[in-house]
Amino acid sequence: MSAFFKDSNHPPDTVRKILECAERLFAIKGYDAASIREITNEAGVNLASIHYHFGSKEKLLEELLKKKLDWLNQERLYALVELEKNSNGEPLRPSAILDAFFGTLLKMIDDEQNGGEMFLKLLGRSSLEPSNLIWSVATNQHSDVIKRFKTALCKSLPNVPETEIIWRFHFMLGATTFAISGNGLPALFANTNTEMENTSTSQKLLMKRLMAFLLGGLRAPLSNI
Amino acid sequence: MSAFFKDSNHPPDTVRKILECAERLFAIKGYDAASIREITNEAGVNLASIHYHFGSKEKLLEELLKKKLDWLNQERLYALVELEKNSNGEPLRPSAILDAFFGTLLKMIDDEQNGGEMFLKLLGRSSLEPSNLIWSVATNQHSDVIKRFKTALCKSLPNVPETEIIWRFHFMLGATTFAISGNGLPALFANTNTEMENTSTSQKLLMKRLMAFLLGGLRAPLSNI
DNA sequence: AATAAAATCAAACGTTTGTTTTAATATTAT
DNA sequence: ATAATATTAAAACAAACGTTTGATTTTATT
Repeated sequence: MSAFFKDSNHPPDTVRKILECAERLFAIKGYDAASIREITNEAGVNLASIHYHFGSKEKLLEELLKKKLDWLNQERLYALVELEKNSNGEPLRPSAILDAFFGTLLKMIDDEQNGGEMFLKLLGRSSLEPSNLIWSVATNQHSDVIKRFKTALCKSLPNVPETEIIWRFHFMLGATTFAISGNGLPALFANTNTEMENTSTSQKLLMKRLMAFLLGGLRAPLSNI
Repeated sequence: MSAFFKDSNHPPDTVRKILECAERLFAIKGYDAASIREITNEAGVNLASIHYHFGSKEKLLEELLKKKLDWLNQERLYALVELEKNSNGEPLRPSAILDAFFGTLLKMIDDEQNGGEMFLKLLGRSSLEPSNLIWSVATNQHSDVIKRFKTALCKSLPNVPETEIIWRFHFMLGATTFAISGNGLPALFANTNTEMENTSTSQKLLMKRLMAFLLGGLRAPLSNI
């Protein structure tokens, strides 16, 4: 249309718009309930463009997750490597490891431009969905990152058996998922004098609260089995 | 058919079979992906019977959740009241309160006859689903039970602000949900020497592990905000 | 400017979905 | 025995779904 962009090598706008809207609608309505008609309508692109660019609806979700998870786990790994650089081989503090793993995740909330909050909601929802797409992506593409964090935690807590650490890792993932996309909070705040904080103004607060909780759970005394 | 049951006042078998299969299929495949044709086929009943007895697919899910949540929260309340009876007005130990709330839930895994494990999976899945049916049921029908546990926790931890307790309650719900229906565990156990325990043989283990974690998180030192 | 490749479009495809209807049969209660 | 309730089979419903097609437009290459 306009001659100004004639010679600019613009990236395919359609793909970007599809990814943005799909992320938001998958997060809000769930994978099944978000139809490709709704996605393409909101994106202002043709119905067939999803299949043209991604092959199928499921491939779209997969590419969406893979792209963001790649970025996230790269950030996580970078944070961990930075910690280990400055530690002279000493075991890291558990709180530092949790910060590198879960803090890096939570920071994405602020990345509004990249739809950070929507991605976190989508991540949480997908974690419990049957297709188990997230974990297959995580296992296939990011097992090394997870393994490095596992190893770091084991070194950091030499008195805790590896099996126990894995389980607590799992529990921490659950708590974090709810912290991000939990809908249960209003039910808990009902019948309470204290008001629920505005989520947009309390991200730092949420981070502190969650970190304290995770650390307490991770370092809890072992039950005498 | 058989004359043996002619005079026995059996409850409508159809309803029971529908509820059983719906619970299992909703838990395994998710609400959207489990069609009423599949449900009625597996139950061996007529396609129209769901609408005859429940009115709609969504009403079926609602009734399913309400029925089990009613039972669960009644058990929880009973456990809490028993604790308070034997406490002479003293604040309860946090671990006892957690046991009444989360332990009562986890015990349902063993209730194979009532499809306990399937219900827990369904509960977990529904907690993060957009329709938010669970929380509307919880808020409308069981807000008093939640409030009593909240109050008990506040009395038990007088140094912790109520808002903080609510958030930690929320985190504990997340950890428990993942403990029940988390699919992320295999990804965590990958690349590990230690084997993943058989879930059916380790329910007691899971309970101890989760309780230790929850208690550690709940009693974690407050971050200096 | 001509040609080839890539992207976008409107339209339709075949399925599946939840739901309703019909009518006949079986079961239970009055 | 009569009436009300449950269950069945079969069919059809409109709506929504993911997907495919073939023509058309846009972009890139020669």
